[in-house]
Amino acid sequence: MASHCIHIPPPISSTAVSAATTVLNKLSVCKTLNHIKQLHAQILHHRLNSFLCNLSFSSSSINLTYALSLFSSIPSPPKPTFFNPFLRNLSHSSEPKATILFYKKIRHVGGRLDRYSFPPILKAASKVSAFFEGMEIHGVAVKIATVSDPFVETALVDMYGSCGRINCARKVFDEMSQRDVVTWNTMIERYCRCELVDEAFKLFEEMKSSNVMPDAMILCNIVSACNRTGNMSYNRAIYDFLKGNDVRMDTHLVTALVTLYAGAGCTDIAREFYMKMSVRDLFVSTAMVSGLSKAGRLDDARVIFDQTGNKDLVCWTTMIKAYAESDHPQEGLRVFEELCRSGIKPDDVTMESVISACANLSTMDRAKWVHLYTRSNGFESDLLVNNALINMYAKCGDLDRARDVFEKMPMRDVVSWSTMINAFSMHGEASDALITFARMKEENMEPNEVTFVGVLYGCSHSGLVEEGKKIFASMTNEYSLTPKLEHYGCMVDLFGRANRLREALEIIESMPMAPNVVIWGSLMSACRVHGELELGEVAAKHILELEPNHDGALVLMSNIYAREQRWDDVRNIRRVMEEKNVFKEKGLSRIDLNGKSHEFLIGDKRHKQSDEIYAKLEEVVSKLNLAGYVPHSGSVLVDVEEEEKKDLVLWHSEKLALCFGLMNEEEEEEKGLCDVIRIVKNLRVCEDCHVFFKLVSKVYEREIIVRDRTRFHRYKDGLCSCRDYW
DNA sequence: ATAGGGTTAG
Repeated sequence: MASHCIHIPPPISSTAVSAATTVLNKLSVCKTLNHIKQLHAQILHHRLNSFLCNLSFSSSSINLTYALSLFSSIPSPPKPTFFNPFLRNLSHSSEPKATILFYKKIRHVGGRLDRYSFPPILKAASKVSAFFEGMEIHGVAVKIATVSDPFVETALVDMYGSCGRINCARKVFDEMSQRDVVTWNTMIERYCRCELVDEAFKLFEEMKSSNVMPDAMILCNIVSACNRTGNMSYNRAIYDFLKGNDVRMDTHLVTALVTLYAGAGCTDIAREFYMKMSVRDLFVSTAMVSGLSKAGRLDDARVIFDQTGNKDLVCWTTMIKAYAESDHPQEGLRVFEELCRSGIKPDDVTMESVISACANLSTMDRAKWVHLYTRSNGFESDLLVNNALINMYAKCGDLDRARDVFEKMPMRDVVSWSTMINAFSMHGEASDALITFARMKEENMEPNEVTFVGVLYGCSHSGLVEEGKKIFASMTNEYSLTPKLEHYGCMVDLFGRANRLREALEIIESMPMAPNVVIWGSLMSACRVHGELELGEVAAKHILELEPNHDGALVLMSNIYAREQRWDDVRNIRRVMEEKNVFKEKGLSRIDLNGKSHEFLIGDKRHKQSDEIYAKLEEVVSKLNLAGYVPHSGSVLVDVEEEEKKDLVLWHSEKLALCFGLMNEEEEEEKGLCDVIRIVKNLRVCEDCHVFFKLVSKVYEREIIVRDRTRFHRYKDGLCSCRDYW
């Protein structure tokens, strides 16, 4: 409205002009100076009034200065009816703080405020969280005796709540003589905003008892608070309430409900609410897509997505993210291509999901492609994008590129640091992880819970027990963070891997929360590695109590027995697994060559170069035998003949992938493409393959990077980056 | 003749 450089007074309304004309006509009959002064005051009043009326939405600082000077020039301060609408407009403007300035000016010139003045002033104080000014205004309101007004009191509740003084808010609320739906909502909303969902729900119940009917907005506040905090304890009650009462729903409430129930896995209830909307709102549809994806119903989500017309960027990104985070990164990239064709420009959140898809795909070709894309589309300094790139390169096994992105970032946040630390940890570079952690401290970047997971993970995977213990203790001592389940998990892992099983068990026993399947799994895995059969069984039994069909527990139990050659027990477990239809996930290894992926299962003969691959395997084995390699059959679970076992071990999928990689090395070398051999495996690398890969890296002078289920192994000159500790 | 809640999807 107003120019930034030259101030043009706003147009005077026609009523104000005629009023001013009337006043001016009176000028000729003025006899005394006092008469003229009075007249002047009236003119100013009219000028101010028309000015304030026209100022509706404009509140530039120049206008405010002008309004304030007009105010000062009026001998007798104007009545509240003059400035109350202006206060309201100011409080709704982008400069709510100006309302308080204006309020101070009114007080300064001795202007009278009434009960209509306070709600806007308090709203402004609420918006800028001005606690001390809010208290002062409260005091003035008491003096002017307007506090028993429900409008003023509701505004006070809102103001105190917004300033984080929830108890002050509650005090005003409790002392109110009458409360309507807006009052209840204000208090409930304030509880929700500070994540006190239990308090909010208590009030919701109280409200019903006092015969005030909750409306859609109140429910929406509670439901979205449940969504934000992950509090599922009211899901049932909310559903029952909506079934038993006729609440007029709007798209806001339905969106929140769909998010709540689909996110909790109750997709039928989510669909029920979704179907209630006759008009398909983009928010509701997107919530449905997101919720179904989170509940693992990706195909259902896709159906909704395809049915949604006029999709916006958020909707597209939701679908891409869903695929990226599940096992379908390829499909995510296809949706991204479709998005690009639709002419909508992706933003940083979209790119974050696309990069995450590439990370899960783990092919360097794709990784380089998406990096190039972000660079040529103006994302080179973007925080979100760069953080995602660090993670992607780390997951693709290229720690150097991950580090390069990190070092070149113009700004880093706690996520950048945590991601980089975690990248080092994944690659077994615990010393780099610790150096980075120390550097973070030097640069005054405050670590969070996620940072500590990364650091502790690094310690546990490199056997730095004492260091890990110190860092774990520093969480509470130095950083006043409360260790969560994941941190205890890292500690169990740390002690377990280091064969300090008693201490691992002590951690579990001292945890303030119930250990979950992952914690027991970590202990059990350590027991298997260190041959602690008895404790392993204890851990496995705990797991099977929590998840009777837990394949990992059954497999690890059979592993424990296999190691002890207790084949009867192995067969028993196998039988249970077959009965319950639980099967161990099959080992699958992938290698990329010239932009094509090649996958191998154990003993796989499906590849068209299969014969060459097995011939290469024989050649490699004979060369390794000269270097002292003896197949280690302990990694085989079932009771088979010794000779057969050796074959099974030799046919592990990663060995086939490796031979395929070696076979094609000459061809690649000619083209100058000779790079490290990169293999991605879905399970952990077995002991035999680990020795095998180390020797190949030496005998064939090749660097090999294997990503397994939990970490990276970088084989070079006969050694592995994990230092045989994994 | 002026006043109080304003949320929902990546």
